[in-house]
Amino acid sequence: MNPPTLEKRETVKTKVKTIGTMGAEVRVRFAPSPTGPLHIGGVRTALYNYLFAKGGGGRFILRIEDTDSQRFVPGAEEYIIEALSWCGILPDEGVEGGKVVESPSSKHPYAPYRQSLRGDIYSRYAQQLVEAGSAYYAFDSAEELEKLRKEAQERGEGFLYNYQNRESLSNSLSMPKNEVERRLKESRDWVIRFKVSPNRKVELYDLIRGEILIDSNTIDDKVIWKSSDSLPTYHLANVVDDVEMKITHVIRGEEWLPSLALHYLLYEALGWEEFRPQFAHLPLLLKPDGKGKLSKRDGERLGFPVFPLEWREGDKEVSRGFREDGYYPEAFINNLALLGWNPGGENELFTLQELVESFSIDRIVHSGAKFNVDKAKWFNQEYLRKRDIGALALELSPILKENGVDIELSKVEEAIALVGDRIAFVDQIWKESDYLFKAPSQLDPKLKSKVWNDNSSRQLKELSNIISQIENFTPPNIEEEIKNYIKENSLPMGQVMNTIRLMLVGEGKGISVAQIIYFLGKEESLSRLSKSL
RNA sequence: GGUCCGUUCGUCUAAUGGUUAGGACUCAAGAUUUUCAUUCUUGCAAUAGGGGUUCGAUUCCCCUACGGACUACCA
Repeated sequence: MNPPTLEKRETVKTKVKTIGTMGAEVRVRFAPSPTGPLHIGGVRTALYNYLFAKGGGGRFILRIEDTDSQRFVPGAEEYIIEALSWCGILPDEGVEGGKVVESPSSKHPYAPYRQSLRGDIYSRYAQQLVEAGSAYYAFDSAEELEKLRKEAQERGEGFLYNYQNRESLSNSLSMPKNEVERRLKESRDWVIRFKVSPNRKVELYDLIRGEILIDSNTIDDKVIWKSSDSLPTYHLANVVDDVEMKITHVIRGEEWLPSLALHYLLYEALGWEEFRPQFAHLPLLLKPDGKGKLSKRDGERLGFPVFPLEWREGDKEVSRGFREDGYYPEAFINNLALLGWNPGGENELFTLQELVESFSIDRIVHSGAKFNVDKAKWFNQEYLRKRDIGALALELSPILKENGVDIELSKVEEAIALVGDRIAFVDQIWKESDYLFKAPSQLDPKLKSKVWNDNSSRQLKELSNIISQIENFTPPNIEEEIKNYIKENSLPMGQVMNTIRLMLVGEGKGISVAQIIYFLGKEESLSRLSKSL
């Protein structure tokens, strides 16, 4: 069971492909913990798992890792499912009708997919490990351990519960049998620790990073099962479920890399080396400015969402979501996919299907990526431009309603066509086209002082006359008539045009004057022009 | 402190021993324009440092620096 010796990424790719075509179906899982909303790093992990599975004709499984009863947050599980669904990342297994599946069926053969419902399975294996001498009962109190950690820290060392001190701590290795039995019966305060054997060089293999060699003396005897809630910790639950659920590839965040050696040892102790999946540890998503990994607080601090959907904690705390901020899921996913992976060409725009087709683990980047909100906006702009005008009109309707505009859809579509390439988000359409639906309530004083003079009133009156008499009322004609007037009277073009704009728009923005007049129609245009008089 | 992972423009990245080190976002300038935008063109901008190996290193090796993760009866 030695890890393969592979130097080049090229070779790794071949290996991954081979496994996919050797008959064994690719099965990957995304295994979040329902302790709060999924953040974009988690979404990216789910996405990469999904892309890898779909690219190899495999299955993508959602498993809920709720073995920490203390940190469970109501609503988090539903949030995770809804967020993935918004992104178009639909699990093949583990969730049905928006709910995590709790009993086995042909489609969901390894149910339940919620770990808190699988307690018996883990305790059986935990027991097995103890009986085999690979694990032991430990009774040390939190206070005792805390004290030891503190002391170690004061000496400038780290505390490890391992071969060096396990004989002198309170556990089944150091106590007489009857004392152990008494304690097991009397309290719910004990745990099972994995017994790491000393002086071993554990050879790990990561699909992204290659070979890693770990000295077993640096690993500590992790708690794998706790009697307080009769549930395992991540390490055991993970290994057991990945094997039970026939997972072939574990694609997870880099924060797990330090415990990979422990996991290898666990597979070994359970006699499961041949079922051990392949591992790929993803680089982390980092804060856009300073240092460290992206966190919930960064979104608030920097003014952009870090969650796919809005999240409410009680009634007070609200965290923004990309969906609520007006991002399209396609744009969001596209952006995320390229944060830590890229297919090598110069194209940056990919549909989910195209991502599936081009994704490969060997092109995952090795270093962490800082999230950049400008780029995220750019992606959204690209997707908005590709969007059908009819769809945009529907998306804009609620905003129009909010602003008291009641107008037929065809007119809305016409307006969107005029301003469509100026915006990145639907709500910007309103900001860029409000003057097409509503007369300005006030005139920008800055523009006014720049363009308004003693002749302006007279000019507007004369222009109103001209406009009212245009028979072939089209933008080019309107423009020509206005320009003729300016020419005949030898007036400065910019000044006159901007005076008209001032009256129509109220400020120095917007599409061409002729286009505006055409869109508004004679009556409304003339009404706006006459307001100054 | 210890263990592990990483390091190419400000940011995301391409180039896996031979390129004027490429693209995208941002920014700047110019062109277009009646305004604001858009669009187009151009520009600014990087191989962390030091040693090797080699005819030749962004690329392979070592050291240093820096960054990150982990170091819970959390995942």
